[in-house]
Amino acid sequence: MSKAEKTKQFIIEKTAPLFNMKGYSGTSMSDITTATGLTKGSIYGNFENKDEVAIAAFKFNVKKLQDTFAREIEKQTTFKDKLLVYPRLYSDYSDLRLTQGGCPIINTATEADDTHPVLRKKVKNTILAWKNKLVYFIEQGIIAGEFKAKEIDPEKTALTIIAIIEGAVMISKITGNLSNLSTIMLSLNRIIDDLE
Amino acid sequence: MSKAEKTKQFIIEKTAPLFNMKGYSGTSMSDITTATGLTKGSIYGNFENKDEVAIAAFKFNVKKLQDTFAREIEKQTTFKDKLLVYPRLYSDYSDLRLTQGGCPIINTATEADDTHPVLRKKVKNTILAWKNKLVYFIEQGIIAGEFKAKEIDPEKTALTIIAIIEGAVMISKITGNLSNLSTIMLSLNRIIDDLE
DNA sequence: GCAAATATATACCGATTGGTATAATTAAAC
DNA sequence: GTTTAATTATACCAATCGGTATATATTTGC
Repeated sequence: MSKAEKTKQFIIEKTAPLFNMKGYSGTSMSDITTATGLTKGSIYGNFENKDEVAIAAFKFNVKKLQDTFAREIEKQTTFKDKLLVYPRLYSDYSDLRLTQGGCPIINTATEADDTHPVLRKKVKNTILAWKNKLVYFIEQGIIAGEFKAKEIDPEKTALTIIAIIEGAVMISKITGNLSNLSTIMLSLNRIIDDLE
Repeated sequence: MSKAEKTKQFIIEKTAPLFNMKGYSGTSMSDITTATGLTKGSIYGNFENKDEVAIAAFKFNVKKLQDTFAREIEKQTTFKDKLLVYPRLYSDYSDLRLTQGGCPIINTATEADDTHPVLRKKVKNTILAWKNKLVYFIEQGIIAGEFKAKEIDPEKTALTIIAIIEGAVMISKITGNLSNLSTIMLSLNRIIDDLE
C-alpha cells in the first residue's frame, strides 16, 4: 500500500463517523481537516471533492456493518439461524456501537433521498442487496424444509425485517433508550419464528 | 390574526416542505427567502433565528400528519379498527403525499440525534406520545375483549408498529418504489390481526 | 543517494453562510 | 385621516463554505 493509499484509508476511517453523525451537508471540509489533522491540500490530493469523501465514508460504514453480520451468519448452519443473527446482534446494540452515529443506511437514506442522487443510489442498492440476501435465505429455508408456514412471501418478509430493524435503530437512537432496540427485536424474533 | 401572525404562518407553510426535504443544515436562509418570496428582514422580524423556523416547520409537518390520522381514527369504533387505520392510510402512501419529503419524524430524527438537541427532544417527545397513544389503544382493546392473544405486551407491540411504519416509509422513499410501502403494511396488518 | 514523481502544506479565491442595523413601508389605533 | 407602532426591505457584517494554484516536503524508483 503506497503512502497515498494509506492516507486515503486514514481519511476515510477518520471521517466515516463524522459523516454518519453530522450528515453530508452537516460535515464541512474544515471538519474533515480537523478530524484527520491533515490540510486541505492533502485531502484534495487524495479525493476529487467532498462528495468522494462522503461516498467512500458511506461505503466504509456499510462494509463494517455488513462484515460483522456476514461473519456471524457464516457460522450458522440453518437458514433460520442465519436470519436470527439479525435480532440477536441488534439486541446487543452492536450496530450502534459499531458505527458511531447509528445506522449509516437510515442516516444516509433520509438525508440523500431528496438531495444527493449519487448517495441516494448507493443507499438504494445497499438496501436492495440486503433484501435479496434475506429473500435468498428465506427461499432456501423453504426448500430445506425449515420454513413450512403457508403463504410465505419471501419478498414481503425480507422487506419487513429490514423495516423493523431500521425503524428500531432510529427509535432507540432518538429516545436514547437502547432497551427499545432489544424490545423490538423480540418482535422480529417472533416474525422469524412464525415462518416455521 | 394580525399581519405578523399571518406572515409567520405563511413562512412556516412555505418552509415546512423545504426543511423536510433538505434537512436543517441543508436548508439555508436564502432557501427560505426564495421559497417565501420575502426578505431576511421579514423572516427575522417574525422568527428569532433559523432554529425557530426549523422547529416551527417540524411542528407543522407533524401536526399535519397527526391530524390526518386522528381524524380517521376518530371514525373507528373498535380499538382494532383504530390501529388498522395506520396500515390502511400508509398503504395509500398518504404520508408521502401529505408532507413533501417523506416522514418528518424519521427525517428529523436521523439528522438531529447527534447534532441538534432541541429538535432531538421534539422528535423524541413526538415518538413517545405516539407510542403512548398506541399503548392506550392496545390496552383498551384488551379490556374491551377485542384482543385475546396471550402474552400481549402493549409497549412492545406499540414500538414495533412504529418501527415498521418508519422503516417502511424510509425503504419506499429511497427505493422510489411505493409498492414496497403497501407490501410492508401487509405485515403490519398481520401483526395487528394476531392480537385477536 | 540522487532525481523524478508524488504527496502535503500554505495562502488564497469568490460565493455563500447566518445574522444585524437601519431605512422604508405598511398596518393599527384613535 | 393622522399619528404611532409594527412590519418588511435594503445594505451590510464577519465568518465560513468548497475548492484551487502553487510552493514545500516527502516518497519512490533507479
